[in-house]
Amino acid sequence: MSTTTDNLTLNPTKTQSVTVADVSKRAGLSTATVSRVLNNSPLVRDKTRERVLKAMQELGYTANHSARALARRRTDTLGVIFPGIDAGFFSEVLIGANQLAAEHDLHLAVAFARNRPEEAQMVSEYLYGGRVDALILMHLRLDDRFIREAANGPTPLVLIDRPVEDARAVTVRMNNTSGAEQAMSHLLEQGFKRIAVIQGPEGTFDAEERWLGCRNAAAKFGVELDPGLIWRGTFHDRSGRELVSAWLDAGKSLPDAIFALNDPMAIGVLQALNERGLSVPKDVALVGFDDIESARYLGLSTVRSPMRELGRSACQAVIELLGGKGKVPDERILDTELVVRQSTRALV
Amino acid sequence: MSTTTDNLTLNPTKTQSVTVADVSKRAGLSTATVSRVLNNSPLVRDKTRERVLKAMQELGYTANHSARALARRRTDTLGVIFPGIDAGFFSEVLIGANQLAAEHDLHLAVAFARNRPEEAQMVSEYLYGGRVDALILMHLRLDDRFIREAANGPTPLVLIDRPVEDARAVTVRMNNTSGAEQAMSHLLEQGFKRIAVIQGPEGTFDAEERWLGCRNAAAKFGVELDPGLIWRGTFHDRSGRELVSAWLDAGKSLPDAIFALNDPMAIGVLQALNERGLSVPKDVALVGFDDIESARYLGLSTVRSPMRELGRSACQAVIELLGGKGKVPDERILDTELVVRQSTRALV
DNA sequence: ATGAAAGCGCTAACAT
DNA sequence: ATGTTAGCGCTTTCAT
Repeated sequence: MSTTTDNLTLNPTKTQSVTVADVSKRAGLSTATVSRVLNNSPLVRDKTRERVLKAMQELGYTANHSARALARRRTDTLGVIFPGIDAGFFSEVLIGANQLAAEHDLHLAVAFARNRPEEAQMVSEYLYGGRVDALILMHLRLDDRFIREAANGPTPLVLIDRPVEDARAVTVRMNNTSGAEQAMSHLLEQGFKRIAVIQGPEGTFDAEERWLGCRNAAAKFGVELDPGLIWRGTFHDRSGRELVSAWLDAGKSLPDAIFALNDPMAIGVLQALNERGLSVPKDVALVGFDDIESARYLGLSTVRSPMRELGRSACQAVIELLGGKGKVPDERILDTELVVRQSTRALV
Repeated sequence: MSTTTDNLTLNPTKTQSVTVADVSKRAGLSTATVSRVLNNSPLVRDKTRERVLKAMQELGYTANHSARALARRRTDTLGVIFPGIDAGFFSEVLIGANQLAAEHDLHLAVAFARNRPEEAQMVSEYLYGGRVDALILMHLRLDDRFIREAANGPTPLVLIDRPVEDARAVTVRMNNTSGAEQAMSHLLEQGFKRIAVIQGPEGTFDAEERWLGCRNAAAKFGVELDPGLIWRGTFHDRSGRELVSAWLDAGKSLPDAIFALNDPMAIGVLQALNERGLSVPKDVALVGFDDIESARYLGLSTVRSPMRELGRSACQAVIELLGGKGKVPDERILDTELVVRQSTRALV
């Protein structure tokens, strides 16, 4: 066994084991040359490069990230900050962002904020602390004024969610409106007349956009939405369940179809129906929005939110910004996709 | 408008706007004092502290992360590396880790590796590059030799998954065996005799542990598992579906109950049954493992994997290691929890 | 093509 | 309680 102590943390010489200086000594060259090799500079003879690489190999050298970042003034790291949201959502965005980031040798610093002040604080720290080269921000609850200010800092900012007027930031979002329109049109095309809509919480950007899409579709088909069938939900499964339960308990008859503006609420509806021995699409057709994993398992027709693409696209924007390749479009709107499953399939 | 260019990336003076030097000048003090304030040193007069804080405020100072990290030899950042796994899993672990990390002012650097070499490469970079103070690693497909070596580096390592013999690393994992035993016992207690088990892929640590739990339960109840009812699955929903479909297509009769060693396979079973107009628990009882979100929606009885706690616990271990509070237990095994839903509930 | 040396922004002895 | 100064490990002019 070695003579070092058992406690992993007790490291008397806390200084990094192998440095450029060590490598340069070993190779009989200067630190500048070593650095050049590290950075793939073309100004090193092949022979010299070999010597350096060999020395690195032998000493087990790995460059110190902080030192490089300090000297180069870049971290090769992207910040990604999420509000405290559904795992199902952020994880997909993260996967997407990471795909592209990895291809460009960028690392991801991820943070979740649980409340607004904490979120604002994190954003500031990331933007001004030189911790990251750019920040991808999902800013559900940060106000526009703050965002505008943040966007004026030294660090490029990419927003995922809603656009902020006059902010020097790129926005990546999805077309909620056309997505809802797709779903609604799908129902109308199938010949459903009495269609109920379970809205999202009032004042939420996505919810409002989706609701607009519903009205657009209705207008396009020249139908009138029954105000009694416009229900206010919360985006949680409970609300879908409770709305339908209450409706049925009141002895009212089911509509032909229900469009819940997100999947959890649609699943809530499904549960309420199941409890009463009712089924989909026999007793009522059902569409959700987002295409969360469970939607597939449950055969729920829905509109796929391009979450992974949102992450990719945000990362793509960052890369372009950092590359400084001239103008970067300041808004990218990704399309949704209608996914038809059993819950709206005409019966045989 | 300002006179600066529109391109966010063109910043001629790329050097950080406000530094400790600026603050110290503004406050009429030395950089050392400013640094002390930054680090909450008790050796500053309140009055002085005020002055420094005021100067920082006025100048809009934010400490540079890389510079601090370089000087202090710590990053206040934890690395978390996942193999390319299910979003449902890593997101929960991440949430758990983040909860604790945030409480201790630690940041998270997250990386996903898509193949083994990439993963090993990342691990090395994180461990030796001084990018993080400690690394939480889910090492599904890294071999033991590599892990042992990695654990001997300068950076504390916490493993999530399976233990590695003789590695100087803390392992956090869950009790797959007792979890499967719980599920199996539950079925046996309900009086089910012919019980089928859908195993996971051969040689996978979790799968093997869970299978052991099945046998333990059988032994405890003094029953013999029918070898014809031990099916080999892949941990994907398709395999559950196909196994049951094939079974039924072959004209064989359903067992009393089916225990799929993870939820996706159980859901696959559910789909195969639904397609044939069979239902749960009427025609067969069903239990899964993991308690993914869909399990709740589908009323699937299952064993809850403590994923979030896994993240928390790993982070807890890291914090203890970094704190250097003496011995840190080198293994933490978290308990699972049986969740009984409709799929095994006796019918009325 | 390679080397010497001056930083990058902050911290931590060591002085006072 | 505050200041001076020498690093932390790497990059980058500027020489040669």
